[in-house]
Amino acid sequence: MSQHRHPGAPGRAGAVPALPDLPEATVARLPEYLRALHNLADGGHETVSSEGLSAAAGVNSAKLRKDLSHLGSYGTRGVGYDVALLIEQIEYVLGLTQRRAVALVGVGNLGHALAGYDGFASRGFRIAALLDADPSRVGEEINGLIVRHVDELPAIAVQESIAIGVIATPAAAAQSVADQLVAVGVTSILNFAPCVLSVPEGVDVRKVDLAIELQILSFHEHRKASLTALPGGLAATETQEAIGT
Amino acid sequence: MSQHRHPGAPGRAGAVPALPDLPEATVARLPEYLRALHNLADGGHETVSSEGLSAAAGVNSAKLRKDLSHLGSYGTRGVGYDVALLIEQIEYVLGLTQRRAVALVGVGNLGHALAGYDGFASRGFRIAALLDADPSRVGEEINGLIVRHVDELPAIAVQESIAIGVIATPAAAAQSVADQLVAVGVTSILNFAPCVLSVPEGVDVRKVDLAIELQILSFHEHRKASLTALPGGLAATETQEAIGT
DNA sequence: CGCGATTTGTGCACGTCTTCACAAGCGCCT
DNA sequence: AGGCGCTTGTGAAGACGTGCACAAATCGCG
Repeated sequence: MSQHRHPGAPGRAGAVPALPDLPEATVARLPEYLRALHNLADGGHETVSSEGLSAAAGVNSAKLRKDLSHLGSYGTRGVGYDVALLIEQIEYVLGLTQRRAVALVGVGNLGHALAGYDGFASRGFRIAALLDADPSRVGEEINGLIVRHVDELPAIAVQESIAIGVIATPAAAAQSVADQLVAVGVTSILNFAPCVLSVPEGVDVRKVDLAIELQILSFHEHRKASLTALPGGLAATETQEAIGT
Repeated sequence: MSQHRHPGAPGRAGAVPALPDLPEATVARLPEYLRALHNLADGGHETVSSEGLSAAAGVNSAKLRKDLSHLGSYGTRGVGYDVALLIEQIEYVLGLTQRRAVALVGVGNLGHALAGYDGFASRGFRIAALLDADPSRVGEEINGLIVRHVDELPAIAVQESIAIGVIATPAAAAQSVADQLVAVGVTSILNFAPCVLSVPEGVDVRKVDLAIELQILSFHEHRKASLTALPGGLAATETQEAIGT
């Protein structure tokens, strides 16, 4: 026994998978593992130890093992993890076996950059629509896509079966856009506008605020400065940290 | 007694403040509170209750009170918080009383957008330099700044007293850029490149990876889909969450 | 076949974060 | 002055996340 069976082994499209419900902290790290694994695969590695992979992903190796153990038992003691198999499993759990369609609303400064960002396409997403409320922006072509008016969202959502909405509008417009996205059935939103969105239960919102990241760094700068000024002497003790969950 | 004295009341530029060392989770939320407070101030509010502010910031009110209590006691029981005073305090703690100079390295797609993003200027930061390694990009003017070659970093760092480095290069170049930033004394780095940076102790790195955010949303989409397919019936239970600590 | 080297998977203890619930404090009204 | 309603600040409990340390499992070699 002990072939790798798993509740949701990929390939079985019909069966309902019963995804293990992972800790949020683990979910937030899986994409990082995935990226590291792709790098290893490109480098020709067939297996990798938890030590090796954790170094490549910038985390503690015990944490990595515990994270992976939540997915099932895909390692071999004494050997390590099969890179290809692990990629397959993580992509399955993250729901990346189907390429999800993304609608990007707001084609200003940031929207332009996002529309042209190839990291989306290369990691399982397809920007299916660019929308803006400003008529003077409608019709513009960015990276092979034509900007359409946000009022066309209902038609586009059905046609392209939009799974995720990205809001890159000014803060004042964000709530209204979110409402429109929710109205057409979008249940996942990535919000770049610096404001709090209120959405019904069942809708996931993640927020990215670039200025907030700088302000957090500013705090640590401030603290480091106040420490070096103190008798203690040497600076000290900060280490790398990433955006957590 | 009980005038609001505080170890590091703003205005006292000379004295060493002895910043309270706040929990990381609290630090990550302070900028959000600050944004909400500015909105309230613009709206003419002079005071706000923890209930009101927490709603505006999208958090639990008890959490908000505990966060603020770490800064000192700046509320009045039965009344609430003085908006202006609290803004002053949070800005002081975050080190925003001095406008920090930011160097942005990598003026590609994303770099362009960041260079033009006015949220930085409006929230206490000054983009002091745009750098790129590609000679064909050097000389270009973006938003009033000229792109200079990354080799000029040492001179610029001194001249502009750069406090924070932002890396918006391809992943392959990021580590090298980070090394250069560290070499000229930068101790805070915001990294948009999808890779792990290794930096000496004492240097803070925060990472923002746009594709990772989408992948996390994708997981929740996948899970929601697998739940609705199960006997249980109704979708359910997801609520808004933000990028955590 | 057995043994040792290696690496996974996990029990456990610890620390951090969250949330509830309430005493303490403040202002207003009578 | 006294009492009442409101809101802060915080103790305590529970949930969550982390990291150590080790048993269990596997491979390769003699």
